[in-house]
Amino acid sequence: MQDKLIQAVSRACKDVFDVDVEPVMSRPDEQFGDYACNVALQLAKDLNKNPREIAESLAEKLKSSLGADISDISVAGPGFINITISDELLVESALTIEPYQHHKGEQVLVEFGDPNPLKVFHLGHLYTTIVGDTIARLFQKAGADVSRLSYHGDVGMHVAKAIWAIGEHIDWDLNRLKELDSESIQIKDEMLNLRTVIGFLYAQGADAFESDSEAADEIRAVNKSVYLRDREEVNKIYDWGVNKSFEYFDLIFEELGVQYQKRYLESETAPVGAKIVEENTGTVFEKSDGAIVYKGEKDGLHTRVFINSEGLPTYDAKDLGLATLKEADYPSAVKSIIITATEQTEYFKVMLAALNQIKPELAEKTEHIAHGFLSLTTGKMSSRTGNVFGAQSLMDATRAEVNKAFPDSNVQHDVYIAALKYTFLKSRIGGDIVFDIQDSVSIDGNSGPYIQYAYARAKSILRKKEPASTQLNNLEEGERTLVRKLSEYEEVLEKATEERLPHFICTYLYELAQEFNRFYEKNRVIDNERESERLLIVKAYSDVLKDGLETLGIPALEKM
RNA sequence: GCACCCGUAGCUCAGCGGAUUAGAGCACUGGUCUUCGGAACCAGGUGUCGUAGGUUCGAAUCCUACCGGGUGCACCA
Repeated sequence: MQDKLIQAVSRACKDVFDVDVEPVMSRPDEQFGDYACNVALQLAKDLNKNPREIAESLAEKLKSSLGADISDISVAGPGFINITISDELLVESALTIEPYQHHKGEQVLVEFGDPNPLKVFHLGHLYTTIVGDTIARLFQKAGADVSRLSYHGDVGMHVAKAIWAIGEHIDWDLNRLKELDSESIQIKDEMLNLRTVIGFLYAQGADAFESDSEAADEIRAVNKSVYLRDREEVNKIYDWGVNKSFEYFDLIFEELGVQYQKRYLESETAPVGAKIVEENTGTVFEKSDGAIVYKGEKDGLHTRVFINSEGLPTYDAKDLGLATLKEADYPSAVKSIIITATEQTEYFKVMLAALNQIKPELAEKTEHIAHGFLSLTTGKMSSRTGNVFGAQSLMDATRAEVNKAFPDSNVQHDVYIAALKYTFLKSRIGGDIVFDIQDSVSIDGNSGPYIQYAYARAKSILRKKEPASTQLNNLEEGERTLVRKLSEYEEVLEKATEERLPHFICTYLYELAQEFNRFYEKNRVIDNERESERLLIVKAYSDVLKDGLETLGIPALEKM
């Protein structure tokens, strides 16, 4: 509908004033109509005319070109063209969800999550995972062929620290490695489960590296052995640890309903990246203090090391390798989106600037999205296990809170997913967010469970009675307000996808539920002379809620 | 020091070039209702939109400076 109006306005501008413009159509306050357009204000200066006069002429033109599709068109304020579309058209766009399909057939890569083996899956990874999966869902919804990718640092000092700590814990006796496989493990005075033990051991290794120079030397030796694979104990522990880590990550991803298509490892991107840097040293990259760097200052950025003075590729070079591998695996991808926390924003600019010199078409389609940091309001999370910043404790705490509030074990998991994801998704991506577990689970206010409840309630009405016809005519005032809101859904999807901002969907669903509650309070649905019409509206309402929730990766519950 | 992000009601946030009174939720107060799932609805009110300039017919929204907070700036990822 919106596209149709935009085209009509654009044509009117061309016909009346012979100008080419891309008009912006917005949804104004209901009192003004269904759509509002401000082209007249934009055009006023160029045409050197009074904006109201321009608006009047355009309105006159639109009145005839749009004909029966509109029921009212008027000029208001400084020169807005307010359009009220016909009830028939409004009903049509509200009753059928025609998803935004502007990315049909496009191959899109979305990389997110990226936890490192032998390290904690922390809150940032959780945030990235939820946002990334939702961006992926948006593109899928828009018709794209989406591949979800992850990327993991499987070599490096962090790995060595954890291996060393594991080795110490079992006295480097490989027969004792299986101790760590059991459900819960006694480490010092802590009982830990599989999901927290790795983070704990990493923290121990990291502490030792800082405080104990002897241990630090051993850890460096372990690091070297990881690369060379020249020490059996190290190999065994490494293999065990990496596998265990991925088992653990997979558990989390499964719990969140995230399915990856491919996993990339730094050990495989490193040689590819190193080669690219070598080939372009002297042109794109230059030597400096024994390292090979990219001088970002020429792009208004900063200098970064791509190959360090020991000849090893840094993260930067590895990322060039990653981009190359993705290109090889998905040659027809038109977009490669990477989601990380905001701390990497400047880094990505430099990496992409370098890539732009080497493979401009690849840099062109790569897009970095950064989300802010997460802080917590609750003091209830475990701080004893070296896992304060772990995602697991937040997930466990949220689940516990859900189980308290929702005794029905059939819905607990789905409500927990709703509470968790919605809290991350409801705020605009970019800024920092505060996670309040009570609020996230609460049924009052803008929460995932609230939207789920709204859906369940609508379904219960439809369980009593199905709409008898498919006709929805002569809208009453209250009905029209709700139908009008329903008709906005497709535009919201489009906006969320194009701006990569899923929170628009949350805000919309919440407003829609509020609008419905207001309607429902005043208007009887069943046993009313407009029963059939109103049931149709309830049906459309429940369809939009379900579609919206699923786009966010949240299950819609028939009952709860 | 330089760069990027953020600063909106007591709290959490939306609004990101428009419409006389800047919006939600939470919290607080009162009311409706013998509820089609009341986990509802209605009413009550607080904001120098960080500060100061500028651009514009019009600014919370764009630009500049400053203040405050966060993050990043060479061999970590």
